[in-house]
Amino acid sequence: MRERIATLLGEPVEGLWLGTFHALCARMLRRHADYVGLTSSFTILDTDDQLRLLKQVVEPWRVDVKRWPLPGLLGVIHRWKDRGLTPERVTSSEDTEYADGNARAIYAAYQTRLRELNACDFGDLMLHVTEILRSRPDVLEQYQRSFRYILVDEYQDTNTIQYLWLRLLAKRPDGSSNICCVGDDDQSIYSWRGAEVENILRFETDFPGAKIVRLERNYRSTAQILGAASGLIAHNDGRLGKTLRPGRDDAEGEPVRIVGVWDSDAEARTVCERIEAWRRDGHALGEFAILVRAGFQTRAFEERLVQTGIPYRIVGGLRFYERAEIRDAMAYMRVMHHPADDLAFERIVNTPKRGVGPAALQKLHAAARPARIGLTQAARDLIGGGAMRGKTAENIATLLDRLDEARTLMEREGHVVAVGALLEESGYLDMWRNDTSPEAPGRLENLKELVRALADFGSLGEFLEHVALVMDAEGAAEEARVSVMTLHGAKGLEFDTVFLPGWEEGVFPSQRTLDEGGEKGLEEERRLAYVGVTRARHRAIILHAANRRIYANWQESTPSRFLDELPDEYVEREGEVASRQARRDYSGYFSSSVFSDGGSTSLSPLVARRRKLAEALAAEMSTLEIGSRVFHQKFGYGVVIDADRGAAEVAFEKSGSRRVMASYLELAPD
DNA sequence: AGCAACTAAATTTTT
DNA sequence: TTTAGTTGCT
Repeated sequence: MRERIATLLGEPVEGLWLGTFHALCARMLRRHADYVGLTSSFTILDTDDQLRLLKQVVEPWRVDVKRWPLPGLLGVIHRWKDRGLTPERVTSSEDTEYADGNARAIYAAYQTRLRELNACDFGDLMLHVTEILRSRPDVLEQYQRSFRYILVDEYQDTNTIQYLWLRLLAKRPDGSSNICCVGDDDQSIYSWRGAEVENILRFETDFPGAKIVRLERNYRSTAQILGAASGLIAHNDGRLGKTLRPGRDDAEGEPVRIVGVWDSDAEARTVCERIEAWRRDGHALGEFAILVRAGFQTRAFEERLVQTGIPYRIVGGLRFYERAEIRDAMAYMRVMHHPADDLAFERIVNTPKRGVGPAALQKLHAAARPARIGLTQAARDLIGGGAMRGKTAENIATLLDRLDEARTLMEREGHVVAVGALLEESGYLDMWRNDTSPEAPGRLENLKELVRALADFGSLGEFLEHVALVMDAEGAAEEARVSVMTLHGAKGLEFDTVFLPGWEEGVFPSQRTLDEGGEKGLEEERRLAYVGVTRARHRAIILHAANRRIYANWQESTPSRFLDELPDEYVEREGEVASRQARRDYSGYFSSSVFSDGGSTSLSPLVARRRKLAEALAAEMSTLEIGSRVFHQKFGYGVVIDADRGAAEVAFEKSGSRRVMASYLELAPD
């Protein structure tokens, strides 16, 4: 973005603050952290850390987590934060049933713990800074003076706290303001994150004298695509309303295609076949995107793309920084950077195994809590004072030494070398080298990649900040690859040809949104559909499958209602007959019990019981012979050395001999 | 403390 | 189908 602006201006951009709300707030909060009881080196916790922390906090309330799952509670807290509510500001009428009405108290305790850890979650970045701007007129004035112009993109996606923050900064005491917001109410797709479309509607009253400019010309898409998208979105009530006109008078373009297929595999196959065909005609792969409603849908496409040998990139799928090995390595770096990062310390202290179990951790906590010191410090004290001894103490001491060494090394050799050394010397890399599972080599590769990425940053601190805010590892950007991503991820992007699979009731619109959000939810899904279709410059191909596998079993699915809402004149339908035909041809293919009652997913209890029995019998009868080659989910291939009724001694190729349950083994071909 | 076996639950969407 | 969390054995 910075580069694009520089190009447009014809000169380098200096001094401009450019970033997401969260990134800008992080920058501000580092400057003024002390006003809210933090230091400038505070850590930004990701969802995983937040949950682990909440789990600890919630302990005294003895919350029934079966009934009130913690992620839900975290959601409640986040929604309060999105609305600018600190624990004190949550009125009793705002309090929910959640956690037996203790949510507000737990929220307060959670905030206290965060402060003790010198940490923030995402919501805090906005919340703390807004609190500072509210309570410190001097700080506010300083920013008001330095930001003479403010420009906000995707304004329809701002939530209450972001709105408050903006208004504080944009509205000067003399009443003047200089703010420019760009947005489209039809593209509001983040209400679940607290976004308020009303912010757009209120804009004129909030900033009197602001000029409204309507952009109704779309320079991206063909007339046919715009016609289809407009017809679809017209089904929503309560829009600001606009008529999109094509910005180009070139060819009308092709109609939006709707393709019906048999199942999700056929869907992936069809998409890949068409991409291949276009590719042969000389189209670059970067022109294509596959946009799905939810992350799980990417899998079928990924498999097929790999098979076909089409280069692709999955944007925001299983994200790089969310993988276990990367998170472990990051935790090592965090402790190195900031020894008092207790959550990170907890993660690494027993990874690799150092004989530090729950009991030892308990001991550390017991020492750290009353003394108000970090776990690392507590460990030093306990070991130094002889209160902790034996193998466990020795191992922890070694770990602490390695961390110290890494810090010294960083001074001399820089952060890249230091981190590499820490991962090596702590035994973390060896842990994966000794791992016999098939994923281990890939994980080592990822770790290498991570250390390589470190070099792009000036310091360890910069790197950690970057990762905390954008959980994605951006690979080489504009390569010739097909993009696979969620509809949410595609907002603001455009492609020549867009594939929109999975337009089926329950998938898109998503059942969950419908259940939770009712009519409002449906409208948001429809806006998401609108966003999807309008990502296309020339061609949009929508697909729907007649059958989809959900968890274990196949489920018949109905074409999405959105398909009927697309105006006929801009749409061409194909394959619906084919899929009906296929259904007849295959009707005996799946066990009849699944489909017999018109698409219900559950097997009848009788059938289920019979199936269980059959499985049990099969297990009993399959006597494993000594010498037969077997496969185990976890240990891989091996040969049976000894066997009795339920269990067998197996010599595994990679992990030696073990005694395992026979039912976990399957016969492998020699 | 560590591992294997069992169980229950799960798929939105993201800064 | 897969995985996270719990139990029970060594």
